[in-house]
Amino acid sequence: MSALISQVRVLAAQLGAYVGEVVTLKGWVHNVRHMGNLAFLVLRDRTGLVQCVLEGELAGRPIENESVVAVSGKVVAALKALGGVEVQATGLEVISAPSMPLPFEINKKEVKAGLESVLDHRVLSMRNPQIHAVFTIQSALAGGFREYLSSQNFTQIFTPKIVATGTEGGSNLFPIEYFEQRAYLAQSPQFYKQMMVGAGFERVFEIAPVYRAEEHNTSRHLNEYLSLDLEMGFIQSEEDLMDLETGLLRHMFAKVAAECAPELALLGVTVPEIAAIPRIPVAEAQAIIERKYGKLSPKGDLDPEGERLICQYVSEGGKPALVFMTRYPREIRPMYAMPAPENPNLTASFDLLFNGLEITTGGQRIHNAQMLVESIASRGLDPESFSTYLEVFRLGMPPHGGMAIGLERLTARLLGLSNIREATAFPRDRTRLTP
RNA sequence: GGAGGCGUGGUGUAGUGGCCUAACAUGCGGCCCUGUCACGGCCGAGACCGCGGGUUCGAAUCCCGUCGCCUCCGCCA
Repeated sequence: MSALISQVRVLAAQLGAYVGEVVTLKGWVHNVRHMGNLAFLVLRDRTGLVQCVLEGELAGRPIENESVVAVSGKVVAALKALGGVEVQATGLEVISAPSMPLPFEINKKEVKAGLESVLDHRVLSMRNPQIHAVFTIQSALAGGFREYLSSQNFTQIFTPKIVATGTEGGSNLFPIEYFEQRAYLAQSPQFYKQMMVGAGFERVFEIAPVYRAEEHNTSRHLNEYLSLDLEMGFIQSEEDLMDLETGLLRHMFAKVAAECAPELALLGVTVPEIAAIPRIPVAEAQAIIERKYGKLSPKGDLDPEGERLICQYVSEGGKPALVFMTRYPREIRPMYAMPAPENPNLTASFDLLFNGLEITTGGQRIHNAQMLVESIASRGLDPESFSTYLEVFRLGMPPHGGMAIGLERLTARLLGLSNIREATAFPRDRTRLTP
């Protein structure tokens, strides 16, 4: 084939270091502006956009948008071009041209297509720099999670997604055929991360998908989502977990701010700096919501409007809001939730709300085997069916607790996306199984 | 699972009983253009208005059904 393809590739963002040199760029054709015997081709690679100047015969060549091309030429400083440099093309090769019409334009600042089209043609829509930025930032968030927890001596674990039973009841499980047995997709790594704590790792985390068979159809639910899970042994109380999450989110946000400045600028987002996150017992939050906004809440909990209102309450002048809700009643928390020391009807658990949406549930867990058996039984469940889980508590288990952060929800709230699907590369919802 | 809303060229919208032989923007095709960067100019193709039925002299527009999508609620991360 051509000489162009074999040449060493230089990326768009590196061009500043090559002024005066001849380089080869490879990427997608973002846009071409024809001016007769002169044309400007904007090439896009994973690092960004760069303008290539085509003259004479090259300018006359038909080139479709989104073709994969190699362009070689001399790098010149050009104050008028984006990035301050452009490439004076001397060679152009189309490596792969699209063989179908593009369903919508992605070379505009904003993609003007409905969510359904955007998701139907995900490979195309994610090429748009603004949409692309969402996933670059999401990657940094996950990276920050791993980085911070590793710095705190957490071990990354990997637990099965095909399981025999659910963690908190069976109604929202996806059943699957496992040879001659009935199995389910894991709705949470809850039992396994506790078992890994008990296996002597003390501090563990996992980044993995979880599956919920809920037939909900909302802008904040997925049937498969990424759970940022952690579990920590030898805690004093759930306060240790909220302290940990505060430091964790501070690090994750700082990493995004430091590493994703161009992406944030593209989305017009400023990452909030996290100082202290207020901790409000649910009952108190309900009272505040009633007093300040005249709204009643469901028993022992907040509804979505209440979550938005309490965030509004703690937000100073419309700034991004983070708030822990604590002391949830026992009857609305799972059987493994540790009762609050001062009131056995409440739990040592918490949720974290971010800009009006629940992004974390966590808490201290029951570590005493007998207490756990009683808790299971008190909910009308059969302790026998939890025997493999219960074994870890019979072999010596430290006080412990943990939490789970919904990655897509965190991403969506941070970036102000209105639908969680926008923060999901290939979402699985009530009806969508493809792409 | 429940409630509400929407469905018009490839895409995004306007049109809410006759002026619709369906408009605008963008994209697409052709021609012109050597400094554009939302490039510009001229020309052209492209939708029987989701689907089925009904009301009416007349339906994109009103009614019923159906399918799809969106939003909200329950529930959750």
